[in-house]
Amino acid sequence: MGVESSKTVPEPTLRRLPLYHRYLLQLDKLGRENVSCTDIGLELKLDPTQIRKDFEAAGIEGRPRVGYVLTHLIDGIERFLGWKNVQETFLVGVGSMGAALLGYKKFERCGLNIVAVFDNDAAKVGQKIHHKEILPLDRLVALARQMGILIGIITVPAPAAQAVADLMIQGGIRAIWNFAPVQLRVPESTIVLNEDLYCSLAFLSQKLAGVLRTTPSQSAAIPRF
Amino acid sequence: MGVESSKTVPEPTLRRLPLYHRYLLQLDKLGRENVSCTDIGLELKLDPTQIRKDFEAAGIEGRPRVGYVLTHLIDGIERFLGWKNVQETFLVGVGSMGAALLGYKKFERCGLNIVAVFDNDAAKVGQKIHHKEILPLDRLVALARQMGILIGIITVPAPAAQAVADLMIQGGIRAIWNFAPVQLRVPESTIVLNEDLYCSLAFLSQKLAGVLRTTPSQSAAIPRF
DNA sequence: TAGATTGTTAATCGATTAACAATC
DNA sequence: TAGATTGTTAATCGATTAACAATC
Repeated sequence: MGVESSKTVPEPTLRRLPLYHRYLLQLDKLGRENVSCTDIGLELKLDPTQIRKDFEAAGIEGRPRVGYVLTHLIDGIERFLGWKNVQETFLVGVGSMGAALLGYKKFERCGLNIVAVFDNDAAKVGQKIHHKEILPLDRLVALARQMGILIGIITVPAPAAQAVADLMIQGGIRAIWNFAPVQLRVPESTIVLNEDLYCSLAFLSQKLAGVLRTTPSQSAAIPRF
Repeated sequence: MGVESSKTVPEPTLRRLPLYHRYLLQLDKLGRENVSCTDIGLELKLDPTQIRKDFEAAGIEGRPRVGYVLTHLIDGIERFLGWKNVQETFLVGVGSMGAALLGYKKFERCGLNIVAVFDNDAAKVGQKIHHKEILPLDRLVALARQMGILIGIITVPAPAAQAVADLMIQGGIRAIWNFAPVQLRVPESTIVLNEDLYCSLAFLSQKLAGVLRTTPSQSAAIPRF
């Protein structure tokens, strides 16, 4: 234990840990007690060594021959990802994307608790969504400071996103999860995570083009598995 | 020109191209005619050399001293990403996430046209959303085959996702954009792109923890820019 | 011409994969 | 003990960055 090493963890590792976590929860439900990297790798189609390295990066130890204790592993991932201490979060923009995120019940297990939602549409303000009252945008800064909010979620249309980000930063928010397809301008000390669906789409369509090139129009013979 | 080289393009490149595309459209609107990698790099905080390599991978050429012709560049990216020929797509699951995606008007410019939406909730079937009639799930396979659909979007709750994926594959769909937090089992020839918000969240929370460690509680002094 | 910018090759960096020793 | 599995070091691979030549 002792002081956490300040070495930064590779982003791919961070993105794989929740995948393991999900699978481990499944195993846990089935009553399994131990699990090896080989097992996990088979299920998630990943290299066992890579998985072992990921666990090592998260500071989780196993035992040769036995593998990892399931509860220990689940616990370790949650602790490492900071999912143990729930962060209170503001969400701005109650469109359909905002509503979708509010519906993700499991966010709370992952350390994210949306405690207030904002919109600047007068028609929406005052209404309730998922048991949360929609507040006017001009209350964001004061409330964020008062409550010490550190994470903000932006689900407004693109043209409004920068203004919202500015308010969040004024309110002391340090990490922004941005669903609007725009490049936000923020101070260096602020983290922005862009959830840019257009970028994902590019990936998908290009990959599809590649696959079709190698195994074209399969209208007759459909692959079975 | 000639036959496209079959060398696969790095995923990071594919994910950056839409970023360039978006910025270039902005410049185009302002009446700019040429642009250099230096300009783009400054705006998007990326290395100019990297941008040049990305353009090269997309088969786009510039001219020393001048830079790239804006329209040529925009056109080249769209062509390379396959955004020129629109793919007809099915979406399954008309919850709030499904509704959110249906609202992304700009998908069409990116080669994605959602031509039919499905749900197995009898209460939803027959209703309209974004001018599209919601069809019962059991019509998916036949329709997909009939229309030669290649891309499917899954926005159903996690427990229903695998069954939907199976139907899509039966219907001849080759690429699945999966918004349900589950690991889908598909044949090798099928592409799956997981839009896993829990994985993103892990990244965000860990990064936040890192930043707070180096520059802690800034409740008084808020960074300005 | 001089200088900015592309094009291209080489160097660096980081992540993945392989190899193998340690261990229960 | 033998064998599976972790732990750890080395090799490989791929992407980023740097260097520099070509060119308009």
